[in-house]
Amino acid sequence: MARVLVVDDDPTVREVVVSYLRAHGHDVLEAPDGETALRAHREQGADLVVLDLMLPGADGLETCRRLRERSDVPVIMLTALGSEADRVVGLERGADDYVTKPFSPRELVLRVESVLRRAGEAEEAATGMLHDGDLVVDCDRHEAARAGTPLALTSREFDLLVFLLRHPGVAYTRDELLQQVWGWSFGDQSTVTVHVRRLREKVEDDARRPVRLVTVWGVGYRWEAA
Amino acid sequence: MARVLVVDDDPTVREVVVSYLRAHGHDVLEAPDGETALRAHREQGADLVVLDLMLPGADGLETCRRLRERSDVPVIMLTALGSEADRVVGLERGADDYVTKPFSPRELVLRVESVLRRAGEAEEAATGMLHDGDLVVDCDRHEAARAGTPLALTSREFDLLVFLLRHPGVAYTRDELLQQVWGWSFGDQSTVTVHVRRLREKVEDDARRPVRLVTVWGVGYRWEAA
DNA sequence: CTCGACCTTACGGATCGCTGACGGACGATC
DNA sequence: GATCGTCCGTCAGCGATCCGTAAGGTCGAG
Repeated sequence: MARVLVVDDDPTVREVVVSYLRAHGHDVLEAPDGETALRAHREQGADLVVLDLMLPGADGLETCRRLRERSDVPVIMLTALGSEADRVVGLERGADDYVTKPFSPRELVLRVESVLRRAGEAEEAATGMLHDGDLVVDCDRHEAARAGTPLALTSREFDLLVFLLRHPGVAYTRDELLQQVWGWSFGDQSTVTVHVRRLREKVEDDARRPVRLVTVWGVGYRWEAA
Repeated sequence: MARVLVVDDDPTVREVVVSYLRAHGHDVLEAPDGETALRAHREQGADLVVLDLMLPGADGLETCRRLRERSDVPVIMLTALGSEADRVVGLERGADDYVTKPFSPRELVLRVESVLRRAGEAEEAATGMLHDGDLVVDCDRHEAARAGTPLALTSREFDLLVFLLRHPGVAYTRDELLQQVWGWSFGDQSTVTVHVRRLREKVEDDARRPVRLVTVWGVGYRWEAA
């Protein structure tokens, strides 16, 4: 689902958190300290960072600051103390959420997913943009681009793409798409078929062998997130 | 059916509960105290924990809390007192159900199965997924996988599998399946036979000797939960 | 052993999705 | 107002896939 970087010097804590996040379908990176974390994020990227406040070398706050210099990746802080002061400091320094130790992994997973959801929505709301892999859709400008080069999408194609990008991984029947995108409660399903074909021509590398907008036989279509 | 961990310091109580649960087809682990229970759950895993409130060392509430740190396994509390206060405390601390001592083993078994059923439904509602052993079915994606590798199911096979997974352990006649899965009120029963065979080819290790989708002679078929 | 139930296999028809083409609608431009 | 271009929805043909049926073999119960 998303790539999460877990930074904690305690291997036990890391192990528990990592296994939990993996079980929930996330791609997880680990780091024992701030330096390693920064390098991992720079080299492999991360959609979210879970960061212990107390770290050997540069501490959590410093690491958070330096992470934010390079990217706007959301950060969840782990604080050993339940003190209000720490929370305030953490949030002021740019953490998106915080969890106090000892914490339940379940709660952490919930926070992670909540922050990811917020981040996705916030990004779309703030910039009016959706993206997936090398695909960028600007809802405000009503424009889409792939790997930097603009795509000449028609209005319908644009709407269809936006809807699919907002619901990645879910299979929709042609009737559902007709209803959700076209706003029709009945109609010719082949309308959808043809528009999917035309959209593929512009979005896929090889429209004959779709990778992102795949067909689910006997059902309909599904957007495959990169 | 499911793996249940029974935690009670009284060997007599354990023996009764364990034998009853075993008789109902469950796989049972035992532990006399909280520490042992935590270790057993960590090492062998459990689908449900039956936990005495009064335990030597860390008591039931503490053990429950620590169990929930590592996993979201459902918990049934055994409380010696019928007091409403204890019940409230237990439920607040995250127990999914409670049974007051003295209790009838039959009642406990009913509670266990009810909680397991609830847990399964809750998970499906939350994630849109069904699973059984190494089999995972994602209803949203309309995709199924076994041991991580996707299964190439046709639409009908998928529907059939989903229906069976939602009603594990229940034997259905071909006519019932024809009605429930195909939506027909009459039809050729051999249709079901053939689809069952094709599904077995993809779901069973050895389609000749089915283990999960077994035939009930003179009746029809039944899904055998892992 | 016998019979009925179940399994297995194969095949033709039906369904589904893809493709290319067409005409009408709409808007822009001149 | 006329012309042109673009976009849209429809349709028919085609290939691939899937589905249901039938026929023969196998297995289990009595």
